[in-house]
Amino acid sequence: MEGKAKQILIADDEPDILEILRYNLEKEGYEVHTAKDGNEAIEKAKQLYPDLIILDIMMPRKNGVEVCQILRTQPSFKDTLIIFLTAMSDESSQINGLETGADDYISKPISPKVLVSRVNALFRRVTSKEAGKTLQIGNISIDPVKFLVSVDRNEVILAKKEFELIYLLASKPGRVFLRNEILTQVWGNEVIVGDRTIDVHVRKVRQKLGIDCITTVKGVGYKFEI
Amino acid sequence: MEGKAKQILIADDEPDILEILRYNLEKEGYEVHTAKDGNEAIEKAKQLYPDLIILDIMMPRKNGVEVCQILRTQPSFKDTLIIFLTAMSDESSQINGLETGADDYISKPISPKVLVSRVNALFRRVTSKEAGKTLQIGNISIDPVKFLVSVDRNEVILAKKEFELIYLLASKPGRVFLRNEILTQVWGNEVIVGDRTIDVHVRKVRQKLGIDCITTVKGVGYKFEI
DNA sequence: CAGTCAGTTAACAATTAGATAATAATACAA
DNA sequence: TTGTATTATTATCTAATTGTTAACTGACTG
Repeated sequence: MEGKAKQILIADDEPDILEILRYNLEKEGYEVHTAKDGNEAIEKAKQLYPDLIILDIMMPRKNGVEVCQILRTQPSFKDTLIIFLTAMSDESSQINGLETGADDYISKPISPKVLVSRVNALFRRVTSKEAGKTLQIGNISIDPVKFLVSVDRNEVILAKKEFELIYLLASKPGRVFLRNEILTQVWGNEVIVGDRTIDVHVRKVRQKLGIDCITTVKGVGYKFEI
Repeated sequence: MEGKAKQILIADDEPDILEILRYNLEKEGYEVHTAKDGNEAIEKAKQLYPDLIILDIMMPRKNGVEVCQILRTQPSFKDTLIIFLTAMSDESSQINGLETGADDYISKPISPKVLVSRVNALFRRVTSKEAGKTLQIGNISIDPVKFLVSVDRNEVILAKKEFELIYLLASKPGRVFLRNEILTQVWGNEVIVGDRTIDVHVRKVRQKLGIDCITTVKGVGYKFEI
């Protein structure tokens, strides 16, 4: 159905909290990873690139706000969701949190229900935003709403499949998409097409765009790369 | 589907049980091998290096616990998943089993549903932690998502087999991989290739990376080491 | 000093993707 | 609906890369 389970990284120094969160989020189908202090959180974040990071404000070895600030300086974490967890429910810390770049804020004591629904809501908000978002990578912009690709402001007209292909690849620049993956994402699960079909489409896109932004990884697949 | 099917080795002296397990696990997409006693289990394990071994406790020619202990003494099987299968559902044997180094424990009579979900859960637990994460060892980083190896920030382009080889070795730095093991992990256990094939690939990787991070252990295998 | 084992190299075989053209499917306008 | 243009797929051939083998070499071991 819809891809893989979302990855959530939780950082808190209290093992009990960690376990409660893990239990409730795994029950919802999320994949949960944990860290027990700020430094570990940063380390694991860089390994996993989770979809959501839940940070306790009060933690040893870098508090939540610091972790958030550090991560946000890196472009890879610009769009990662971050939720703060805190015992302080006063206004000031809340504002502080959001200004630091967090996307939401949950105060302790945590109600599992609240937690889960906030997390779900956040993902809903983003994925609906994400789908149909104009991608901008270097001098290439890909607008799925207008169905338009531009290279250096010059509009290029692509056919449907060509567009879907480049949009998929460009949605995660650098990441290699296996031929199989491309097939199921662009062509659909049931459809069976010949081996050369992908190549031909890749070729057309390359030709039309004029620049080489699709890299072949022999025996594996293709990736978008400027 | 992604990558190769997980290999499961089942050892039980009752052919009926063997067949029930095989049927249900193959339906789930696993590749199933069987053994009918302890010695055969050990033998096949060393041939196949399966991802999971399901051992009946009560077996002729070495029982499950013995097999587990023997395998666990070898570094190659340190991280192999092992599930015990037993008719004794009493606490003591359960604890005993887990202390011997098993990862889970299923008691007879076996419900296919329980079996499958336990097996799936076990794999989820491990692969989610393990799979697809960027390895960072010293100045070398190996990113299987981008299919990219960097040495001191310089990207090195490796062919598929070369990449799989270095990724395997680097997944457990310092640990020696037997030639046999490398063959089954990288080439798959049906494929038969000549003796020099591994060497040639090792050589290419060494050459391309420029630094010497693959150490030869004569008469045994190779290990990743900076 | 023979025997084993891995390193090296080059040749070859096999796999894989690029190119191109032809055909099929689809969309769309008259 | 029919005809035309566009898009999608397939087939075939070719180029390139990747993988494997074989033969030789050198190092180390007992």
